[in-house]
Amino acid sequence: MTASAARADSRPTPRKRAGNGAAPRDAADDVGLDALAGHAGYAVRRFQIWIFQDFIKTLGEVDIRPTQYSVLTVIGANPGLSQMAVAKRLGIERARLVHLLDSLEQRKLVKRTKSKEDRRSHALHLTAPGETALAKFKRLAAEHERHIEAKIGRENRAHLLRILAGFT
Amino acid sequence: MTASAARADSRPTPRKRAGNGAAPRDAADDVGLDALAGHAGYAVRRFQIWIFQDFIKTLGEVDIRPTQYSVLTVIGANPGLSQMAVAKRLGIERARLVHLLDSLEQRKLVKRTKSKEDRRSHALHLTAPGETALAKFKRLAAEHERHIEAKIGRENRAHLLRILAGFT
DNA sequence: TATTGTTATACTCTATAACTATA
DNA sequence: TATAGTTATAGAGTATAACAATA
Repeated sequence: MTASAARADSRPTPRKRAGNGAAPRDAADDVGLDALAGHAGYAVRRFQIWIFQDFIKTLGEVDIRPTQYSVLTVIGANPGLSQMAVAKRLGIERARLVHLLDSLEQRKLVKRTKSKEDRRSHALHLTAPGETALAKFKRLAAEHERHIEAKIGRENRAHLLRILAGFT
Repeated sequence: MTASAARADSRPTPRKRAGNGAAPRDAADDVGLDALAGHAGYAVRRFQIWIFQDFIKTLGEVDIRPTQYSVLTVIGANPGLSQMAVAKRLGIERARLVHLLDSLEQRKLVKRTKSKEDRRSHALHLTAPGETALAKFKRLAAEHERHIEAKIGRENRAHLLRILAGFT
């Protein structure tokens, strides 16, 4: 792909039967992406969908989804964090985090304790079973990460992490 | 970041006041990501969210969202395509594409015409105003792409496209 | 029987607004 | 007044299932 593929180009790239007002073209035809092929956002979105699907499948046996994993990991690494702090760090709406924590608390992985310093806020901690479970989740997540390496290559994955380090 | 950061590591990395059962830690503290920092999926997700927000903002004046743009671009480049073919090519559920096309058809950007070859399917085409509008959308999308270059660097963006070419 | 487009339902996620209890 | 947590609602987006028309 050339750099010019990323440019806006008002010329479409019609293919077979282009302009035939009545004939449908089915999936057996090769369907061109035109300008879309030059958009980083399109590739990133498709990649992200693939990653989430693999993560959900790989951690399916423990029923943990990407956002739940991120919340547990951050609480595990920063015991006593408030809900606002977790929400801000991970870019989750605080209203949504309430429901995420309700679910994790019902599963006895996390506990909310009233803060004595600021009685508006909750200090978040993993339970003992939560610590054990998170260790297993991390092993499965590492397995998922190896799937990514298998898909795009070890070097490319490492380079990707460097390129996107500013977004974490 | 070292390669080992991507490994599952059952040891959390507690920081200030770790283990203090009652003290909340607020956003002013530095909140560590632990294993999350080594997960490509986390960085890709945060990046993808940034990209979508910039795209929606940059194309806000024309009220076009990423999925709508992708549908218009593919129809423009492949006139006469069926709904199933568009859905498969872009990874959109066919049930969802129905609503997307309803909206684009109401805005007179796209038209559905009955196919004579297979009367179950619709052949999709841009209208004349749709062609004109898409040209403008592509100019704005190219501007959005320059925002990405400004954010991660020209070379990194190009490399990213090469790494993820298989997902388009 | 299978496929295309459609309708409908449910669940997830995002974005707000408003309420309460605290500060 | 402002903030933390909560509740509620609305709009996207995703995942299914079922149906009519057509193949």
